Amino acid sequence: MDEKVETLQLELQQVREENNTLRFMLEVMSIKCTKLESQLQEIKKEEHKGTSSNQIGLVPNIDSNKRARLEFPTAKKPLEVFVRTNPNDDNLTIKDGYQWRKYGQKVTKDNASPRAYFRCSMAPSCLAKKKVQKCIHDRSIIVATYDGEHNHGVPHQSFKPSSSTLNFSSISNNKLPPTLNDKETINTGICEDVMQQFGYGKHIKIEEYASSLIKDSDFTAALAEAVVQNITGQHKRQGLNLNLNLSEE
DNA sequence: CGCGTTTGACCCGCGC
DNA sequence: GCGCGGGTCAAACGCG
Repeated sequence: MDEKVETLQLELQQVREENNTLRFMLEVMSIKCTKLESQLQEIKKEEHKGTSSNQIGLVPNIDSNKRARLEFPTAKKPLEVFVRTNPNDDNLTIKDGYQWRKYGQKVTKDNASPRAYFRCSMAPSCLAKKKVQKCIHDRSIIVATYDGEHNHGVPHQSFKPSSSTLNFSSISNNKLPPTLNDKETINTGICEDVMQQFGYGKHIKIEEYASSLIKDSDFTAALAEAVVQNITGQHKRQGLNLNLNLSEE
């Protein structure tokens, strides 16, 4: 009997963890949806204006700042990562395994929160940079935009996978993703081939893992299905199986 | 003293 | 050409 209770408690714990994960993913998807809606409205506005000046490949930007050209990819899109944190915490540092040196901070027009600029501590040999700013929609989320790639591995061995990191080997063993606690990360899906970029390491951060998941259309479809199922209470166990399917990538 | 952070100044590209 | 705004520089500062 005790054993059964223990099993059920374990299962309940797993479902709770998954629920947290899905909830956060839903939150991020909601943000993306809002962004896309804004873009759609902009496009519609442009169409109404009858301006045929739009050239092929040019999409109206969500914010009409003058540096928008940087947002439009010529070759590679920047890797954008969301990190959940305490909304009252102004700390913009993200533990992603690499050492960064802050070289600037700016208050941007479209967001009251300051944007911090970091470059890899290995610079100038490493050209990796990142911009970190609190999300305009939700101050509990930090948006980190990675620019450039590291030409080296994770520099310090002291970096230990924590609740916000993920070991790929555990995923391939069909275990549940880790609980997302104080810092949770997920990608908006506009990243490049994260799997290729980071897959060489044995320990991969959940940020990077989530990045690879979100950009996968199969994953997003499965996620949507799982959310619906969770909400309607149907196929309760299939929600858990979602995690197993994710590892197929 | 060395290293990292802060912050005002400066640079540069774009739109008007 | 000018102004705006994002990105970068570098001197000053703080901390261990």
